[in-house]
Amino acid sequence: MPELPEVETVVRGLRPKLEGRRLTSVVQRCRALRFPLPRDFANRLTGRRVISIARRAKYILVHLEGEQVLICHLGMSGRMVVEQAGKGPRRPLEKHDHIIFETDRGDEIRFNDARRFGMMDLVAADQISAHKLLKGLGPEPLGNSFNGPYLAAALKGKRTPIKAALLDQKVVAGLGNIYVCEALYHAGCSPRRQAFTVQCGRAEKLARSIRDVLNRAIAAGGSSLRDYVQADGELGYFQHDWAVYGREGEACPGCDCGQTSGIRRLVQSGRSTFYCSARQR
DNA sequence: CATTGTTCCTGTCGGC
DNA sequence: TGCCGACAGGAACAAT
Repeated sequence: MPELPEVETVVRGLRPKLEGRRLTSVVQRCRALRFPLPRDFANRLTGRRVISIARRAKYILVHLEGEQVLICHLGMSGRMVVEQAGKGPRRPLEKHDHIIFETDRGDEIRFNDARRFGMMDLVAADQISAHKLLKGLGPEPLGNSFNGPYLAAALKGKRTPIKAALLDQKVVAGLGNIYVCEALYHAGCSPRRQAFTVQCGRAEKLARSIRDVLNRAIAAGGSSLRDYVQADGELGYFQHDWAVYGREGEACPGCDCGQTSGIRRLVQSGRSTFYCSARQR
């Protein structure tokens, strides 16, 4: 499912297709995604030029002329499928192609989301920071303000496992289940450890692991998991670099504990956690 | 207030 | 082969 690196990959893929382009047609084919789409959604987008595309946490922010911003979240099965102009006949629309954008270059971008956990909203630019979905978000893990001291302060007093704390978008914005598992593994930090005990050196190491794993995933073009497709139709490759996620029963790649324990799975607040008990303390 | 549990949705997969 | 239940998961919301 799209976490920060996948969303970043989608944003980078969409930029050359959308930035500077006018939306000549927008078609809405369902009433609601995760939430009902705003009234007049397609009409309010049609004819507008795209100024720029940015990412905040797992949200895609499409800045449009007229001081409007299209906020998109891919949920867990959302994809942006590009049908390029001049590449022969377009494929027929699929069942879960919910929103269809067409540009003045003739490209078509289809938002497809089988599970409809995705969401879209259209708001005035000056309301972005106050938007319900965005206002509570913590810092960007790849931004300047995210570091060991920040993380230690954010975790101080948190009586919850570190796994759950890192999934909390108020602590740090953009991590999901996969990259939390991976970052904890690389930091040698047990997913069960109480968050408030991650201080000083541990927090430093964890912050660095989070940044490293995200940067590596972005460099690999995001991870592909079943229904995730990169914006340009190519698949990301980072899933091959997962150390622990989805690898229950396999040997731990980073230490020689493989024979005795290997990678285990446990369920924390309803989510699978993959970890190596020998390496993560 | 802090934290945990539930819910939304549908495709996929394992077991019988 | 076909059916059925379990599972996947982001984030809002409800419950504790």
